[in-house]
Amino acid sequence: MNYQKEKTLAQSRAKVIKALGHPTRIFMVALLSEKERSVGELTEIAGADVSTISKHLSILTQQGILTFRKEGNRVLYNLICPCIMQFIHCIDDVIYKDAQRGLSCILPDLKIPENTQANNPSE
Amino acid sequence: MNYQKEKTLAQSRAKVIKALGHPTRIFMVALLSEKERSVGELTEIAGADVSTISKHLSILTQQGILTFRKEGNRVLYNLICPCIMQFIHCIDDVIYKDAQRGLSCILPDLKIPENTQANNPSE
DNA sequence: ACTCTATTTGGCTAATTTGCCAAATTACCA
DNA sequence: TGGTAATTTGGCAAATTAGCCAAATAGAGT
Repeated sequence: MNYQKEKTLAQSRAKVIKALGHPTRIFMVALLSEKERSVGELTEIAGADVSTISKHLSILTQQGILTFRKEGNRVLYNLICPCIMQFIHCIDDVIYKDAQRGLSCILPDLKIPENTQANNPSE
Repeated sequence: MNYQKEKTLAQSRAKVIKALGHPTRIFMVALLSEKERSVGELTEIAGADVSTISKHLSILTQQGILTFRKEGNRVLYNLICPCIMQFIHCIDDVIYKDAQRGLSCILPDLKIPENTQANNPSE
């Protein structure tokens, strides 16, 4: 593994991931995975100021996650890369596995691999 | 689609994604996808203060992305969910598609779907 | 108990990110 | 040309995050 190259890659990757790492933004990505929507629709569903939504959309677009097209008055946004949903499922998997570990504290019989409970190495 | 439920999900998802959305953190995840490593090793490769690395690792662990085990003096970190690499490939796909669009400005003949060039709806 | 190495924690400042308001822009229509 | 709806931009205050130093903690060996 070429550390230097991997480090550079990490810079680019982090930018894209960071764009997705906001509740409202990942929510809108999920909404757009269903179908194209206008800023207005997204604003109403997400429930925030239009200007805020617009800025979120611009961040996602800058990172190559969304596209838009104009139709009359309105701007319609679209998901570019369908693999994003696969991405989301991977995240859900992490959340699910984490919940399992959480549960196992209450129901220890489920038996989970050791040292996977918490985050504090001291103890 | 149940917006309310999806909105709640978005909260959880964003936490995990945010944890991954930092150059050093996603770099370490890539490193750990190869093999288990100690804080010291990661610190040397990543090139930052140990305390900084330790905090990054704790963030990733809190979000259920990493585990650790202790061996003597050292703490060895591990990737929990192998699907994270799949996740990274998805991001790389976004980056790749974006680069293609960038190129196409220079080499317009490549022919790309319309309205996918930039991020500024005005114009 | 003392020392050495590895790692985590506290604390503090600097940098970045959010979200809202007000103002500007764009497209359409009368 | 004026008006209206949709969207973006500027700008600012509040909140969050990052990264470094110093100090604390943990494990092994002497």
